[in-house]
Amino acid sequence: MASPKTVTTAGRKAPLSREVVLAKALEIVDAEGLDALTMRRLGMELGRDPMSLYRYAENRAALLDGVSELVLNQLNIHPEDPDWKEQLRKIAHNLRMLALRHPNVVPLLVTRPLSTPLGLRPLGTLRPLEQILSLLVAAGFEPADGLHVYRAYYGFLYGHILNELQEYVVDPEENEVLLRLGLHRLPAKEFPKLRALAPALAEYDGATELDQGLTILLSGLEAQLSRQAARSGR
Amino acid sequence: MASPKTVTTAGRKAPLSREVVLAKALEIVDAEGLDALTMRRLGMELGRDPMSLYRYAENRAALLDGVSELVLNQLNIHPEDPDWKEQLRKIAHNLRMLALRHPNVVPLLVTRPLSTPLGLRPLGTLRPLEQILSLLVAAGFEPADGLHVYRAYYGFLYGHILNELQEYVVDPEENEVLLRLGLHRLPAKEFPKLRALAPALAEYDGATELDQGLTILLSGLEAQLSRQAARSGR
DNA sequence: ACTCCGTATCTACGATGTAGACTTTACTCG
DNA sequence: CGAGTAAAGTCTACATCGTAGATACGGAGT
Repeated sequence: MASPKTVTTAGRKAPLSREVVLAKALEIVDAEGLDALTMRRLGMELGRDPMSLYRYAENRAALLDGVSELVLNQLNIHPEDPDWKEQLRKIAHNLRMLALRHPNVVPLLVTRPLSTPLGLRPLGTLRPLEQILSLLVAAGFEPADGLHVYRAYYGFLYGHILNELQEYVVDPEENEVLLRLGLHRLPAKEFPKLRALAPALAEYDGATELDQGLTILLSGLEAQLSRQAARSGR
Repeated sequence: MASPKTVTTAGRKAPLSREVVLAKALEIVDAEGLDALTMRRLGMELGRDPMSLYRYAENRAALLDGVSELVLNQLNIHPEDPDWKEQLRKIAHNLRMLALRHPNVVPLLVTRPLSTPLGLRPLGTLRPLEQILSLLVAAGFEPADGLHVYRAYYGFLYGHILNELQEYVVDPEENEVLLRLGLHRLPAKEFPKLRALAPALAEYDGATELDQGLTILLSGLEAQLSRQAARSGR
């Protein structure tokens, strides 16, 4: 397992690998946003010619997919958890935390699949779907019902994350709420309600908001499905 | 109202305006996607120098914001509807239809707000928020509660739309389900559940799925809030 | 007739993704 | 030990993009 590659004197030319490349890419995106991640920049950061990157990602789009994958791989799911609702809750909070830790990656997570058909996506991004299906089937759902639950759940979860990130703050230093959110720019006659809500907007507690939504949704789904199951046989 | 500008012989130099520019931009995006919308292309399409566009949008980002706005303006909301749940349902279906009609714009709707603080967004994109808040307050909610309802509702709605668009089909001509979704590429051992669900995935009925989710969410929200109201006085 | 100003155009620059030819490196086999 | 090979890395070059800045145009007001 010890790689005798790092020979040339003092790690002068450490060997580079897909993992290293993607990790550095994520680092750049986290620090400076998606636009900062150019091939030239990434090459420089790694001390290599930009063109060398094409050994590890077919093109820039593939590189971005790799970054998505890298983040989603940090989400771990336990498909054997007997308490499916609790497991879904944990997954939701974990994903939320991931999103908060890598906000600049979220547009990728949300946007890339829109231009890539299901079957052609990076496997890492499909794994959560497969695992959640497993979880639900193990919990006794018909596969097709599991799919419906998954959709409602994952849709809500992504929606929440987008919502929460969207409300993020302009200038945390500013202590006048209206200003902190930039709301002072809005014409007061057209947006009375929004402006009045400045304080409420400022103290958004994403975790509990997510949790309450999940409670509603999950128990609702459970009820709906047991009703269906009772009606159609068994 | 009759503009005497269209003088030079036969509409040779029709006057150009923000509306015309944005409409053509949307047309390009709808037909060929976001990447096809370059300043040069849009200029060409309008028979004008690309640089003239900068009179009507400060830069490309602002142009994209304009396109978002143009689409969202087509969503009309009736804040005085006495039946708030029914109104929210209508809005949801309208937005869904808009998204299906302009799928290439959806990434904009979802992504641009992430990099623009609330107060600095194009007013057109904030109007739905204001109007839905109005609707909820008119229906008897405390403003702060209305905000919570809005968040859960809009989050779910956006999530659903993303979900639905993501599942769209590779090649509708192909009549083998596995192939139509590109699922044949997935390793069978790692993704058994997903592959088995190919038929179910293929006959996704977005409208009813959205509707069922809304039913659950809205009645859940209503229940939760009336409980809260009862507890905290009156 | 002359100025002025909103509008449109022209030219030019720096940055980006990436194709294609070339060079370097590390390792294998006779 | 030396020739050969395949992979990894580099160099050069190009088309395309957003847009800054200078310039031209054309009708309204004096």
